[in-house]
Amino acid sequence: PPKTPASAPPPPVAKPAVFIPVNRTPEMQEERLKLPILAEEQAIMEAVAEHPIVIVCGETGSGKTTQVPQFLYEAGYSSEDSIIGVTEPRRVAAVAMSQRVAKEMNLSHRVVSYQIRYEGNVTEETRIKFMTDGVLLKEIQKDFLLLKYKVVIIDEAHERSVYTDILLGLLSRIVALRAKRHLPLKLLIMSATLRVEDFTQNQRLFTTPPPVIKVESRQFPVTVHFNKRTPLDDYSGECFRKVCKIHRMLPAGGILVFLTGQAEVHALCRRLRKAFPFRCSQPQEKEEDSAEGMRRFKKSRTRARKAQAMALPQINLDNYSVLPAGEGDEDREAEMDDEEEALGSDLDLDLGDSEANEGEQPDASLPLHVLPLYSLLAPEKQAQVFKPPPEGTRLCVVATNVAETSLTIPGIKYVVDCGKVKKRYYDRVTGVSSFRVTWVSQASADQRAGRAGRTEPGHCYRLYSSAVFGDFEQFPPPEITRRPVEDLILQMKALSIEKVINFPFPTPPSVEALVAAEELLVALGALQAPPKQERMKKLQMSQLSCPITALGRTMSTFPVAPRYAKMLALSQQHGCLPYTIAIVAAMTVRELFEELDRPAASEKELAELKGRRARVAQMKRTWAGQGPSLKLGDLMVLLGAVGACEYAGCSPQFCQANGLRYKAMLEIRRLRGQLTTAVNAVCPEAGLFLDPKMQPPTESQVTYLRQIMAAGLGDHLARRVQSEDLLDPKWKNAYKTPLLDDPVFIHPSSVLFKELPEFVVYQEIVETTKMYMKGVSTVEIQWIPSLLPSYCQFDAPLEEPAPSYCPESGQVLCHRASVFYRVGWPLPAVQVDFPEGIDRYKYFARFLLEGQVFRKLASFKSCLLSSPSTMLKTWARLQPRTETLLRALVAHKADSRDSLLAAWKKNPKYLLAEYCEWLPKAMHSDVEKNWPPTTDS
DNA sequence: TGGGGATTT
Repeated sequence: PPKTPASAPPPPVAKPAVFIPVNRTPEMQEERLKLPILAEEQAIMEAVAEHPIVIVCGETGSGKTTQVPQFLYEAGYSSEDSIIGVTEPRRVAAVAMSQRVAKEMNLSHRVVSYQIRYEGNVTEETRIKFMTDGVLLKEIQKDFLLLKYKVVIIDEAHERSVYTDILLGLLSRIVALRAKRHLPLKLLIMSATLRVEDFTQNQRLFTTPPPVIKVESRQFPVTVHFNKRTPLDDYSGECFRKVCKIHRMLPAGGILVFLTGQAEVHALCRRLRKAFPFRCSQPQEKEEDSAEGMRRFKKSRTRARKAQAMALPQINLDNYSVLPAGEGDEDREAEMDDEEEALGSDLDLDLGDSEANEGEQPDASLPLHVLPLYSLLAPEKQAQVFKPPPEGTRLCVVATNVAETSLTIPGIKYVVDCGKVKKRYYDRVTGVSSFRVTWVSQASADQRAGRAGRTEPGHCYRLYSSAVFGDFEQFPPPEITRRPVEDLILQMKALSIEKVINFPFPTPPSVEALVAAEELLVALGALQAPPKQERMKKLQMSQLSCPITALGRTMSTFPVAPRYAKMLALSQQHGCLPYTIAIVAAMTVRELFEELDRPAASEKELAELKGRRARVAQMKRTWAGQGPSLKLGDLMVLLGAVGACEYAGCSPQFCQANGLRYKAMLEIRRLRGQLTTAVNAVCPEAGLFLDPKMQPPTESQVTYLRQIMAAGLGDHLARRVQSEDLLDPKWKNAYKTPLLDDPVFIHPSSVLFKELPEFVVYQEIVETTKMYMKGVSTVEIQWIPSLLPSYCQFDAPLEEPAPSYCPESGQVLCHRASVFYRVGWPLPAVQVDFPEGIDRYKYFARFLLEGQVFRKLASFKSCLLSSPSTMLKTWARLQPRTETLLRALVAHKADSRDSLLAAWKKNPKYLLAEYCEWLPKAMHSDVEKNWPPTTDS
């Protein structure tokens, strides 16, 4: 571009010349005009034209997800060979948004398309592509510069999913690289909150902070009411009382309750149904009920108005503004809330605070349509919440966190927020996970409140005081700081990002997490081990920069956790692949079995549940089998379940009968398909296909599978405590692991619970009342040193059995005893490669002289001036030919057949003189003629 | 002898 004088105004920004017309329907046009973001179109497009990276902030309801891609399309940011990419953190959102935008633009899904893990409708004509963030990350592996995109939009960046974070780090570099190539890429980051400092104030991520454009949202106002006091632990009971009051006293409008888990949700549903029964089986009465319901609603509204009139503000004689902050402060805020309620809200929730049990009396005149909602709930039951409630009833959805971001329920006017959330925690050192209920963040609480204002002004009742709210974290910590990162690190290494610590993470994971990831990947053989002297402690010093290995590259193409990817990489033998694929798919999809442990509402339901539980337990035993097959443990159950379910055509009936989650089984089926394709891609000769009638593995295959599982789960090995440790009763039936001081146990749901094998590997440890291993499989002690050498510390090579030469590998072998790392479990001696060092050269020299390495040399053996075994004698130095030969081998690092062949390739005369020293002069010319002795005969 | 929320390649 031509240079402009410094004083002149900046040159006109190159804008796309084309404006692509869009043929929207008049109705659509009208709908669009209501969206506040339309007022910002110019500002956004100017910012995009002038800056490579732009941040757009707007809450839900601003229309940014649907409109910004359209702005870009109309401005010509897509063309024949380049498209607009939009990432979403969830599959449903990617699909739904593509459909929505296609409809708004009156374009076919061939033009506005989506791509998610298992499916997509992208075509040659695609101009706008919605996808999950993980899909775009995988695409970067194939095309680092993302050349087919002219714009990438990262939506919901505030949610800080791990893939979003990695994408932002990568895109900051890709944008720079594309600029250098004069193929500029625009990056738009869309966030629902103004929490963007992690993006704007992060010099390493974006050297110049990108501009932030704020967009108003079209939300209805939500009045927030805090509790005066915060219940100590019974927030479920508090929810119940609040819902009762809302239902009795406030006008029509759906209620959404936030709780923390399945059991709580079901318990509250039962209690509410009992309090406000709804007889749907009697349609005639239902009519009456509904009429009666309406009457009661009206009556309750009048009652509320009266209550409001009586609760006009009163001077509080205890309220002195000189009171120090603290208790008094909280009360003052609560009173302000009271005033607000009295003035602005038609409910005085303090009425009847003392009558805690008033709601327990069934009140059939006020039917409440109570529905549970959580992620693992069957989709058809989830769908109930989207339907309008039966006439004359009020909808009340009791939900977990799914309702905060993933699912939006229509018609909600009241939100009841317990303020808690259940989260998974990982111990950074041991990897043990646990689930804990904690306070939410202020951002989450606000997001929950916002759910009341989607269709009309609403109310949010927070069951905690404003002071407690003030102590909440402002935002939830990004996911990448809360979980192990070995999968992400492997992906990054596959992108040739070696010094992971220098990667511009928006928020970096802890150094411990990075080190743990790198250590695991090294142990799995996915990364090259750092030089020995730098091992372990200095790993951190070497800046976490282990490069990826060929195995690691293969593993990175398998879309599963690295431990499981290792299993797949190992399974191309003995026909194990189809089985490993099934097991890995089942381990990857969480919660195979339906939760049947809930208390029953009736005798009939209790009997049914009992029956189903017994049936599932029986099936688990059947799938695990007896004898050798049982030793594969819970992983055999997974294999049996997948095999049996697929054999039955994966029907909902089969799943229902056997306590399997239909949705989980479908996901496993699709994942098996994807893994089969992935394995065929790196190993076409496998000729793998999905066999719906897969036969059970043979006895020997089960044994191989156990070894494959152990090789992938090597860092998850546990050993039954020895009898001498049993003095302390807390160690009864317990296992010891290398990283934990405390006992761990086989989970009671495991088929190996009563077997108590000496060595097991486990899928994970979850801490509840105890530390429990889940997904357990047995291991034979003699497998450990050969399958998991990186976790064993080996003793010196044994003299008996003596070291030997392996004609297949061309390596020196020996037997070595070992102990397992950190716990020092003694392991039996097994045959392994002779360790590097001078002794390996000595043995190799001996086998070379004996003619074991190259048969041509065998003919000279009888003429040797010293016995080959001299190489190993302590007095070998007394014979100079041993030293000469040894030095020559060491000089060229020739301690195996292959390394010797390599040396001869460079210099065919190599080792000739040194070898001749071992033979009488008369034979030297004969040797010379046959040198190097690499051909047989 | 048992307690698990929400995502994704």
